[in-house]
Order: sequence, then C-alpha cells, then structure tokens
Amino acid sequence: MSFRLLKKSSGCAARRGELTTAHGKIQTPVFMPVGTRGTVKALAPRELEEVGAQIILGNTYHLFLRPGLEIIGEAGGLHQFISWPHPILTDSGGFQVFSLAGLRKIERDGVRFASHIDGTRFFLGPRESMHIQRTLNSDIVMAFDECTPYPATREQASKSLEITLRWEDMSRNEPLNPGQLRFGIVQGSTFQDLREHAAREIVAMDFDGYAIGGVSVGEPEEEMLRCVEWTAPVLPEDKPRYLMGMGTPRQIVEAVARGVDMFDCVMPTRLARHGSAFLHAGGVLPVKAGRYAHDAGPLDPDCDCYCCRNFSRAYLRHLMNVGEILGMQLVSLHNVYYFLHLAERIRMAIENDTFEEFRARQEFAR
RNA sequence: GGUGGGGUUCCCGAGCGGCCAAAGGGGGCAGACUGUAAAUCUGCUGGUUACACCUUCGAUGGUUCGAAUCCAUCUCCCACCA
Repeated sequence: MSFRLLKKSSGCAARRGELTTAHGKIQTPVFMPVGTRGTVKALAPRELEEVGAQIILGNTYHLFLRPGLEIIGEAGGLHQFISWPHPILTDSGGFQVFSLAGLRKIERDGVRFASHIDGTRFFLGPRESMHIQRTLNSDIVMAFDECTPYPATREQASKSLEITLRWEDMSRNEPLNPGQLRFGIVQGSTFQDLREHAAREIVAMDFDGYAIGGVSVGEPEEEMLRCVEWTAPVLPEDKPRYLMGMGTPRQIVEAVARGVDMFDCVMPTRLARHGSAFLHAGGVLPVKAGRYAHDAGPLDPDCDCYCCRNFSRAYLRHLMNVGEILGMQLVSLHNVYYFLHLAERIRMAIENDTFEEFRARQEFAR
C-alpha cells in the first residue's frame, strides 16, 4: 500500500498523509510545481530542493514531441535526463486534448493531434500515453482522459465521460515499470450524477490514486468546489486524491478541507514570469508597478525565501521591467516557495488539529 | 565656406493640402493568467467644464475656405565637398 493516512482533521475532511513512490516519500497535502517540458520554468533542481519541492510534474505530450522518447530513453528516463532524483508525476496528455482543441480530432482509441510546433500529425491515446510514461519512468502515471471543456451540456459531458471511462480502462491495462503508480481521473463536468458515476466507475478500476479532472477550465470557483464535494466522498479513504490544475491559495485550502491531498498549478511560475508575486498577507503584488520603483523593502515582508531575504522590490521591479532573466527566476523562486510553504503550513495545521483556524485566516479571504 | 538631406506627440519613426490629435514600433501605465501552444496576451497612453472644444508636428511670418503637409526668413542637426 503506497499511501498511508496519518491524521484526519476533526472539523472537516482535511487529511494528512504520506505517499511512497519509487523515488521517495511525499508528505501530503502536497503542492507539485509544474515542469511541463522537463523543467519547472526558471528554476534549477537545486533551487526546487531548497524551497522544499517534494515532487514535480512533467508532460507526456510535450516531452514526446521534444526531445522525444529516444533521447530521454538514452538518458535512462526522465529523472536522469533532467537531473531530478525525487518523485515525478507525468500528466498523460489529456489536458492537451482540451487546451489544443483546435489542433486535434478525437477518435475511438485516442486523439489525432497536429503538433502545435510544426503541424506534424501523430496519434496519442491511452496505449501511447502509457507507453510514453513508461519510458519516462515517472513515479506517478496519469491515465489518459479527455478534459471536458466548460461549459458543457449534460449530454456533451456524458458523452465526453464515456470516452474518458473507456480510455481509463485501456490505460489501466497497459504495462508499466515496477514501482510506477497509476492514477485514474474523474471527469463528469459540473453534473453531480455524472461526477458520482465517474468516481464509482474509476474506483472500480482500482488505481493507485484518484484525480479530479475537468476543473479549472473556466468554471466559477463555487462550481469547482462543488465538483470536489461530490467526488471526494466516493473515493476510497486509503488512496491519495489529486485535484488537477488547482489552484489559487484559497482554492487549495478549501479543497484540502474537502479531502484533497495533491495539487498542481502553473499559477506560481506563470504569474512570476508575468510579474506577479504571491503575498503571505493575501493577494498578489504587481512587481512591475511604478509605485515600487523606490521601495527598498522585501518583495513579501512575511516571507523568508532567498528572494525576500536578499532583494528589494525596487531591484526586482527593475529586473522585471528591463526583462532580465534573474527577475523571473527570483520571483518564480518566491512564488513556488509560497505554494510549497502553504502546503507545509496546511500539513502542520492538520497535525496540530488547527486547520479550521488556519483556513479562516485573512490571507484566504479572497 | 559650398552642396544635399533633415528637425513630427516621452523616444524612434510614418505622414507630405482637408478623411490627422496624427500609422507603426518602443517606453510608460493598468489588467488578465488555474493538469503551461504563455519570459505571453489585452486595454489605455496631448488637455479639458469630454458624442464638443482647446493646444500640438523646430521658430516666426505668409499663401489658402482649410497647412504637420505649400512659400519666405531664421534657427539647429546630419552627410559629402573645400
């Protein structure tokens, strides 16, 4: 059994757990920085370790296109290729079925894509995705699904879910390497009966963990949380639960309260590159704003990351303004630290059974 | 000293009689970003007592119903020749 439940919160469904993978244990709830193309953008593995990353993501679709399986295979797998000795979760490409909707055609056993890079046509389905992820040798393999677009009519959502269920069943039956964990994904859009049905079906397929997908695709926050509320209770208590693509600090806290253990989101890294820094006091700070031109204070006065300990807002604003690489690196470091530290604070709060107080903090008011 | 080219809104730069408050960049400002086609994208960027008026295209004067656009003088810059 790879997942151990260590503690349950008394006031809500929040849980503290430990997931054992081939490359180490993961303390949950956990935030997983996204490293689509084999790198968490702007951060070296050394820095990820420094800010406390336990596991990072990679993407089947992107890594398959470039550099391709041959090269990663020659390196001995993704861990060796990118020099990250800790756990890696690879997404299956299912999200690209959604995000690259204009460049693909859904068929019975998968999706025909036209590469977003050069238009080259190729086929990606559950079999292909499992094969790729096996070669990448990630610790957690995601089943191949169709991330249903929002909004969807019940009929559309139901049809999309049928495809996903079929593909997940196919995903389940493909061989993986010893030690690789395989997670199923619950779809069903914003419909309670579909979500519950999907959860039951996927659970019956007996995966090592369960993800809630098809969220953060444009729906309002309340709808997203409702999907979690419908789905989580159907999932087995002794398996990890992963809310895909989420979320804002507040959304993460709220999802933890509803029983979710794992999160990933491009938000900290993308916003950093675009010039926004998350603050412990709540909200984000627009680093490039002229009002910080003379601000000698730290980016986030309540933070003790390398960036906040050593550099002024005035300097960071300057770096971002002139487009210096270091600006994106430092703000990325800070933002990822914020998210990882947030998860750590959540874990501590659950352990001390003070999660309800933590959840009520001003920081998460909006 | 001579010849030629040129001075446009914060900057570069188009415009070369009315459709010009003036293209396009840059910069600045604001906003967006949720399993990354994203170091990206969107909007604003002369002033006001704003569906109208005022000021602006080196300076001054002129031609014209009307000028950033034509003419004269002045001024500054650049290139080449002495």
